[in-house]
Amino acid sequence: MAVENRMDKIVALAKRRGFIFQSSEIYGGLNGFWDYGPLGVELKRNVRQAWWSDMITEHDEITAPVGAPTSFDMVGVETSIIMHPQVWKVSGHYDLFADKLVDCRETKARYRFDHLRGRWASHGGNRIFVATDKDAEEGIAFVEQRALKFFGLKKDKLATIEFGTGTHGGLHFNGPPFTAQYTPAAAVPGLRPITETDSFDNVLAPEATKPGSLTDPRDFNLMFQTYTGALQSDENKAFLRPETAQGMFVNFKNVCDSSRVKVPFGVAQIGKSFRNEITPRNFTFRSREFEQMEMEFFCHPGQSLAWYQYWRDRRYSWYIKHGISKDNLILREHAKEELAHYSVGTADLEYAFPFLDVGSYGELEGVAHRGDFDLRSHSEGKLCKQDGNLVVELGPDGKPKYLGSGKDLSYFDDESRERFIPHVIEPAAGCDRATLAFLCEAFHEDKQPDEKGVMQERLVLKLHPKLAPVKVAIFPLIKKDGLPEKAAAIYRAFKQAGIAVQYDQQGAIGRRYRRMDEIGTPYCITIDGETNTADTVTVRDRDTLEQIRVPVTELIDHVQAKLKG
RNA sequence: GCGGGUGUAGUUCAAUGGUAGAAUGAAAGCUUCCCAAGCUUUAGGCGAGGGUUCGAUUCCCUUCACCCGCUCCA
Repeated sequence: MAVENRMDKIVALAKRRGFIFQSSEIYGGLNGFWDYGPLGVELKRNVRQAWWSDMITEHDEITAPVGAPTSFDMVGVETSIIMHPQVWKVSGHYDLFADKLVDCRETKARYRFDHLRGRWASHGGNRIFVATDKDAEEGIAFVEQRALKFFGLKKDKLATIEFGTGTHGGLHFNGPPFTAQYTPAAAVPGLRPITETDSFDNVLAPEATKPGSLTDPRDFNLMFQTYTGALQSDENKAFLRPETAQGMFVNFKNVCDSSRVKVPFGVAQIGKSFRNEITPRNFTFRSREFEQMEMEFFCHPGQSLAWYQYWRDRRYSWYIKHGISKDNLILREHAKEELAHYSVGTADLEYAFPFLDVGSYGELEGVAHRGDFDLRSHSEGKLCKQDGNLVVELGPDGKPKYLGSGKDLSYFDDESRERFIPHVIEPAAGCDRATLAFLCEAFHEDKQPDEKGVMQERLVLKLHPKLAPVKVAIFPLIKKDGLPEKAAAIYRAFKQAGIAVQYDQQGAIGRRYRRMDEIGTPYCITIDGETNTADTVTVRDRDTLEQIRVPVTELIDHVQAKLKG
């Protein structure tokens, strides 16, 4: 059976030509990890480079770019992958990523273990524990309704069901609680933690029709753990960062104090992050080790909405500028319910990856308005929302659950004589996802005539010249008449000019063109008989197949101009 | 994590309880003045582990990986 699927073809090409390999492939691979091969590493470096120069190198801090409220400063950092564990407690990742979860085999629902409670119910010799993840009154009503349904009774027969009450009603299992080793759910009047069951065999999960569908509670810590120092104890437990953003937040003061930036300004970083994803899937799209390109933009709260809109639109344009078709990229504003608790607005930039259904999109980048959540958290401690305001989250003892640094992370504006905590706009892009999107977008199959005029299938990567791993290929048309020597000299000249170039004299010329098409090389230069007489070469365009003659003396300037586009 | 499917050369595919084939790609040579041409030569494979068997790539079990669906994706 031939490969029909477009994504499979892209994966095969990526492997065949050395873009992307499975990690540790000779040992059978490792789920969620990928390696970039000789061409892939160049492609990805070019993606990074395109982002970094757009953000930092080519940024003009004197002039306001089109669409921007004002001019602004931009700087970069590179922060460590392992940070102080308190960073993750305060940021919320520790709590969010460390839950014990229970899966329902029947309904496929997943519950936070410490949210599951319920009551024992008995009728006609049948005894089950009816579980719910709802609170108090709502939970009790839910449990009663579920029990009626399970026993096949009408509403007026509720009294015929015997419910467990209090701590240890007659219905309660008296042996050691099955799940004693786990933190029980918080006590709720009238409902018992699920820990007080003998086993999950007689637990009726919410929405399930039969008891015993729940799995054992399992750790779902999405942060990779390690230890600092040789001693593996809880005190020196550390985490691989699940995002690069915190590196910018905790260095906010350092950057302010050392680099003369003034609000508004952005701090950018490219680096690896790690998430122990439950289901890595879809080639490199969801990996456990991945690279982020993130920028934290600090601005005055009063201007934050304008900056949010500016960055959202600018980041959209970046993808378009580098070859993503408008048909395949959407900018999706999150609905209010979807927003993280601290966010005023978030937009996703999503790409129509070939592995998704038509009309579905996968996230390339999130542009989030984060308010002052991050700087305040790292100053005051972990925050939570209460009556619409962010307040320090308290633990059971009434003290702050996780302490912040206590450092003042506010900003003093010398011009307006105003002190404030800047608001943050965060465009957070996935470098591997962008690389994959560019690869998918570039992938084309077309028909081109061979030397006999017969149409042949051609695979071509129509990569933007800036992203193409190889910019130019040099071919002597034949292996004699001094053509290889002339070609080698031109090859060396391109090397010296710092242009990624390849030399190939192997096989028929058509084959060499196709080889370059497959890896996305935009220009092929062929040295032929006329080079000897007129000192000109042909430059062949990957997309149009057109050839023009260019004098050797003007060759590098000609190509450089074309690469700039 | 659940259910289903698939693992044979770099890639795409065959066949087989008894020495694994092809196409294409790769390398070398000859030829060749512009889009996968021709000829010659070479290298290269049964995902891993265990079991059944005289003998396993083939049958069974486990495991790993990939694909599809669900779930998840702060």
